[in-house]
Amino acid sequence: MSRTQRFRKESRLRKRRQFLFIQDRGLKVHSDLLLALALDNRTGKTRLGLTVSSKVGGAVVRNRVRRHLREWFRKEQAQWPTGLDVVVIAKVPAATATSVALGAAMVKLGHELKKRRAAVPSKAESQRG
RNA sequence: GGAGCAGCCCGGGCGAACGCCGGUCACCGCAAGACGGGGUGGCGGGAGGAAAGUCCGAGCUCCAGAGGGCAGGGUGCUGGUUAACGACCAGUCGACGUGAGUCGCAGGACAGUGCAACAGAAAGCAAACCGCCGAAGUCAGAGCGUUUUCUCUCUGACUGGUAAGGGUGAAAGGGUGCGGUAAGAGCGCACCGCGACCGGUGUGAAUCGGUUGGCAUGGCAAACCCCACCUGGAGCAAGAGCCAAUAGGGGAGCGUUGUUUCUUUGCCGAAACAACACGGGCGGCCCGCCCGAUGCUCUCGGGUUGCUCGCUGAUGAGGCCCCAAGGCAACUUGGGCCCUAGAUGAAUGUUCGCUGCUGUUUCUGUCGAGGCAACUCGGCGGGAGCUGACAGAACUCGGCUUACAGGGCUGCUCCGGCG
RNA sequence: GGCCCCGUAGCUCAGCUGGAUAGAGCAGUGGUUUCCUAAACCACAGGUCACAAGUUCGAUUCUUGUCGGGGUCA
Repeated sequence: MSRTQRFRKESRLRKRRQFLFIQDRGLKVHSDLLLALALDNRTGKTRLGLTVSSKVGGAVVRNRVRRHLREWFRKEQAQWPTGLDVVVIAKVPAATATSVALGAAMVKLGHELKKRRAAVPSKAESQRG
């Protein structure tokens, strides 16, 4: 049970190259608060990377947004399709959003990703092309 | 009771579950390039007073450093504290406040250069626009005396005297009063201000008293500058290791002349010295010094963008501020106790229970007042809901500055009331 | 995280160092010209010189502090 609610280093994106690669090739999905870019990593596991730039706010605001998003992903990642590398970028209105609103935005992104799962480019194809 | 000043402190508390980061111990176990990496469990740890701004100062690291000079930068009342400082403490002076107190980039304008629009006569050296004066001089006219010259009186013009008053300006060469004078003026006097000298006190900045000058030397140094003191450059993305490696590609430069020596039949060649020039180094510049042919220098490109250490410490300019001593104090010395985050797309979160305080909304009990009543207002109490600032470590310290809901403690000042 | 630079009209910039008129080009508005438009010409409007405090008689300029924007690092 505890296995499904963890969020450790292995399920995060940790290198600048990974972020740039996904932002360059990935499928874009928008919500009013967030922007997601997804890429098939062909491992069957979902990995998440968060980007909250200084445009969103100061360090306190950015930490709060990032922690709310991480917390939602830790508990509710079963609502998302598996096998994707996803970069979630916070938009400026996310600064004043509640954790409930941020969770709803993540759910919406999950629905959208499921609907367009087949259209998500895979890492190998992208590298080839 | 009201208004205020200064200093210090807090920045909700307890518990549970699920997570995250790193530490340590035990077990499992991957890789075999490396000082590489993983899983499970136990134990204990995990943001601030400003962690912020990056404005100063240091530790630490690398680069540079024969020496000298210049430039540049910083500080700027005095004495002290400190590892150091532009910080802090104590004082002096000035400004503000009834006061407790607060604030002050607070040296030098007889070293020099400069600046001041407009207005104004004049803006730094004295000068005189309107005025004021008729003492002195010249000329003209009138009058009296007189033969005339001349003298006297009056009027006007010019030369002249003056800076009290007017006016301009941010600023016009001490201020007020009295005397004085043709009118005036430190021209004289009194008081105040200013300067110089002497003496007392103080380590000193200064201050007090006396004598004296007779006002000269206006303002701006956050204008250049002068004086005194301080000052190499860069920054943990510093820097070191794993690391093998002097990997390796293109281009440019490494000169000329003379003398001597060696070799030689001689040329050639090599070395040394000197002169002139060139390039490079001395991380601002100059002098000066050093270097320049199987290696070195400069320049343009290319590859890598990983991991470990630095890195958080039983040792430190450490913390607590619990004692003692010295000091007005900052602080110092000795003793006691404690060891307190360490990430790197970057950890400190989410949910729940109980509870303290503040503000607010609502329900309700009781008491009092008003009202015929419905009800309204106020005091005391209970329940429920909402609310609670500024802000997130990034090598580490000492300061400063800026932001901040609300609350607490101590000392002091002024005003009012009562005794 | 460290270091450095810049904020002037709607836009791009002068003027700042060395203090006293806030300017240029484009854009805007009105007019002239044309059958109409463009171009050209003339005129006009538009500024808290990022903000605050200080020095000064006087600050876009000098000093200090805030706020915003940008660049760079092996």
